[in-house]
Amino acid sequence: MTVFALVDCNNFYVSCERLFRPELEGRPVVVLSNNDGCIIARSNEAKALGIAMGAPYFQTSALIEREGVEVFSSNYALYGDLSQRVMAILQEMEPEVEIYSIDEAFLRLPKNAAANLTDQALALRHRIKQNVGIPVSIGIGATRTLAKIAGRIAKKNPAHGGVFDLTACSDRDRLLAGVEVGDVWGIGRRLSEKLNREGVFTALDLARHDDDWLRRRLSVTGLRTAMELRGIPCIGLDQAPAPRKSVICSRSFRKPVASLTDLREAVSCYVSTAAEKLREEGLAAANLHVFLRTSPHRPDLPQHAESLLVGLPQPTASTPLLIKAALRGLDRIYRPGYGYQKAGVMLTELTPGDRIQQSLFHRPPREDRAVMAALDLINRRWGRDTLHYASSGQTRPWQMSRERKSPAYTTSWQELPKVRAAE
DNA sequence: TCTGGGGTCCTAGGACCC
DNA sequence: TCTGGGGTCCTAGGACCC
Repeated sequence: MTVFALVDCNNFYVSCERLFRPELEGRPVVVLSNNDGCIIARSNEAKALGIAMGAPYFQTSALIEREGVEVFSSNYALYGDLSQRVMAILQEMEPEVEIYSIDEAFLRLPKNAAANLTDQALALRHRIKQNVGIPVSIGIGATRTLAKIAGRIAKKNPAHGGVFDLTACSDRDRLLAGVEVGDVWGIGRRLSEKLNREGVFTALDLARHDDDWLRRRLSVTGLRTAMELRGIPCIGLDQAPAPRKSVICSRSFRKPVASLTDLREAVSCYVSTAAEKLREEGLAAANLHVFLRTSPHRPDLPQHAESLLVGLPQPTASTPLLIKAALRGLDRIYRPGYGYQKAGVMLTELTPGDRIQQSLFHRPPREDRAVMAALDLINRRWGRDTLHYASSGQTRPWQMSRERKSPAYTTSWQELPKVRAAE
């Protein structure tokens, strides 16, 4: 028999920042989203001050100032690198690992009479803390959904030492009765409102509803969730994730952008990033969607949001071909007289780049793979954007702000932390 | 008055996750 | 003044096929 474990890095982005600023231990810290827009990670001390997840920074800045909360712009180079180090330890210690997100992984563990899963998890936790320095919580359950709940319990109650094993628990129903239905993995805000209206308030209420009702109201995904709560695994471990189906690159602008020239620069930039990711994974895209929108938070201003699908004559991962397609699309959806807040591109219909279906009717566009390979090599070696297409612009006044970003301590020679011995 | 059955594909919209 | 980004899955409805 096997069980699932969820390994979850505590307040991950904050923990990453603290690793190189240990004096921030015990102090309130938050990390902001791109463009310094929202709060997306909070230390326990910041949570205790009542700072909400996803709260707009500008609405919270008075409180943050008053309480002396330390603020960081997001630094994905740092978080990505530390994430890889945590995941590497898991993969080294455990045979069955699914990396679920930047700060979470599921494991499958054999459960037999001899195994003390709690001790095993505590050892894993200790090793991660020692070798990388990131604190994690580990929840163990018969299904992934139950492991998630166990992980919450491990995190919320320090008495457990960061590990909670729900399979060793005799009163599972009592625990499930203490979990709000909206805190169940797979039940979001909309569904929990709907369920509350139907008299379903806890994880236990959901688990006990009959299958027909669940299927009708919540579709198969909701039924699966309920079954998982009953201890019947419906979601396995996915160690080799399916190839991706899309690549998106979009950003909010520093301030509203009205000019087509600026939008064309921004879209060229986003296409370059997306195309690079495509090549990194050996893929090519047959479709490109380009979109732009004004700020939905400003209904007092004129609104315009539109997206357009541009089909490519044949799948490609060539930056210039994709830029051309995107700008053609952008020119069609752009309307003057609006202050746009965001634009982006999405690449879909992805196929392996070395097996491209040719078109019977179009001459294949000239596509210089060697140039793309050289471009990627140079940008990997000397930093992204060292070499870029002129259509992406030079000064980029629209580029997002990240005013409080910490150094890329672990991924840039120029930004290595400096250590001085006391005299 | 009475208008079939079975299937596929595509898209938009809604929901979720981190 | 200032509100993130990237991804997946499911369903309903329309268009089309024979």
